[in-house]
Amino acid sequence: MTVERFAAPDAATVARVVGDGLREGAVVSIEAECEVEYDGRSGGYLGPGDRLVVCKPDGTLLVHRPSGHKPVNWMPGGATIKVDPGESDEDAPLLYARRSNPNEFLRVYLQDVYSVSRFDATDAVEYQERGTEAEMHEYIESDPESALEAGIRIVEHERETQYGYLDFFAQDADGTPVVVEVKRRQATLNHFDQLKRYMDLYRESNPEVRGMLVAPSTSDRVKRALRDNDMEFVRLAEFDVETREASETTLTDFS
Amino acid sequence: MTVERFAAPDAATVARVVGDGLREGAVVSIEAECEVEYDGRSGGYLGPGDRLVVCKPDGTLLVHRPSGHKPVNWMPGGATIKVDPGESDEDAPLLYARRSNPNEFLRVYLQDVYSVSRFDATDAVEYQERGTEAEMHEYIESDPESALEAGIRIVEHERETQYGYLDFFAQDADGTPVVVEVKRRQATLNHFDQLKRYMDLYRESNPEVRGMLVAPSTSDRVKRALRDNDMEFVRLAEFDVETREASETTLTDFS
DNA sequence: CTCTTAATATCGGAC
DNA sequence: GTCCGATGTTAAGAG
Repeated sequence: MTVERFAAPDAATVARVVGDGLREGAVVSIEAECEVEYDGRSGGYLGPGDRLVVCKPDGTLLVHRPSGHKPVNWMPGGATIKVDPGESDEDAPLLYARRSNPNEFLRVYLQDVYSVSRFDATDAVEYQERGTEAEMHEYIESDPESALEAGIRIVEHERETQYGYLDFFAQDADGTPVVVEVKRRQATLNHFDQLKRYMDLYRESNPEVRGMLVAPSTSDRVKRALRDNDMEFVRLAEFDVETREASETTLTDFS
Repeated sequence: MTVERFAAPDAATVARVVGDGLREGAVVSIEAECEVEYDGRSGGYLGPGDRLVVCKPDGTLLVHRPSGHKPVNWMPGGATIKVDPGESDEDAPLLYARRSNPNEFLRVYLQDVYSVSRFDATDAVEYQERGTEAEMHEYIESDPESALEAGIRIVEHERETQYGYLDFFAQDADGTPVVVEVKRRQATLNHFDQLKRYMDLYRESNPEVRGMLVAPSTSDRVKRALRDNDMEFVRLAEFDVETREASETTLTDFS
């Protein structure tokens, strides 16, 4: 690892540090007054102001304002980043990122560069994640009777239908088919829609088929929509974030 | 504007620069070897490695690896960021971000800080965006006959129904009601679902009601779903990104 | 390549 | 505060 930092660099230095850095696999951060232009799926213009610009060797370009989680403008990984120092030292260096599919570009005019930093970062470990929907699927599959209802049996996981993929195809104690859609967070109207799409398909041939939306919680509107369409909401309290967490965070609290 | 940078700072300096900086409205960037722990809506652990950590005064915390558009871990704006220098200079300073609703936290153990930078950024201008769905709505509303079909008339925009908001409620040349759902990008199965949700509602009382999904393009599966449900796809080629852009980017190209 | 779905989605607007 | 829908969503996984 090394970090090399250049304060108030001229255009040629900016171009060199960014160009060499990205080519050699470093992350380059720039603190600068800049102007940004974007065109592609949408389009936009951001007038002059102070921003943090991050360039990654995979082609990622991020322009961050002093507030907000999301960059105001960006280019996802896979883009080509070029830097043009301009014709004279008076010119603002230009960062230009481009990609195809979709065809779009981003231009960052670096009008006043306060600082450029080259970070030769080594980061090889894998991120370990807990609490995905896949985990919830495993939980249901391992013990469907306690997760969903007595007597239920999973017939198929991720079944492909004419209209998309459903999470579980099951059978209840009476042998009636059950379509199960699982959400790890509060289920929304769109999730109800998704389940209904599969239901409409199966009900054509068998009006008895049941539909279950499984989630830690949902809104009243969704519950009514389910009821009106003879479908069911199954609450999986074990996966409710608010409930689950309160206890854990108390133990590990910090002040 | 000012940028102040500290190379290889000790724990006390890290704590001071981050604490003072955030309190006084600056953006603080840290290049460091660190370890990250997250728990909340999901949970995760990221072992030691070199990352760029960005702290914003609104409570945003971002941990960026050397590749990828999205931060590997983060806390959205509104969180409280604290920094603990540890008990001795040997200890790793700890960045701790927390928020409620949902209740979650992020811990960044800064095991080896290569550089800390405080950026007192001034950024007041507004971002100007083009090509939003709202623009597409205006386009349709201003001339529904050329956008959708001859004789059609918009009755209501953003009508609230029992199951949500629909984009346009219209009437065709014969006076038949038309439910219109607009997407500025390629329409997906979920968008079909959304339209169908409204359709089901209106068809109960009037089986003649028509449904239109308006978008620059869509997949065959969506087209079939629409056909099977007696709904229509209206292609708005004017908003097709791939088509529109080819010409523009040629003019403004850069190499 | 496209299509389909998940995501710690985030964000903003309406109520 | 909750709910609802747009987003330049991005990213992963299957075909």
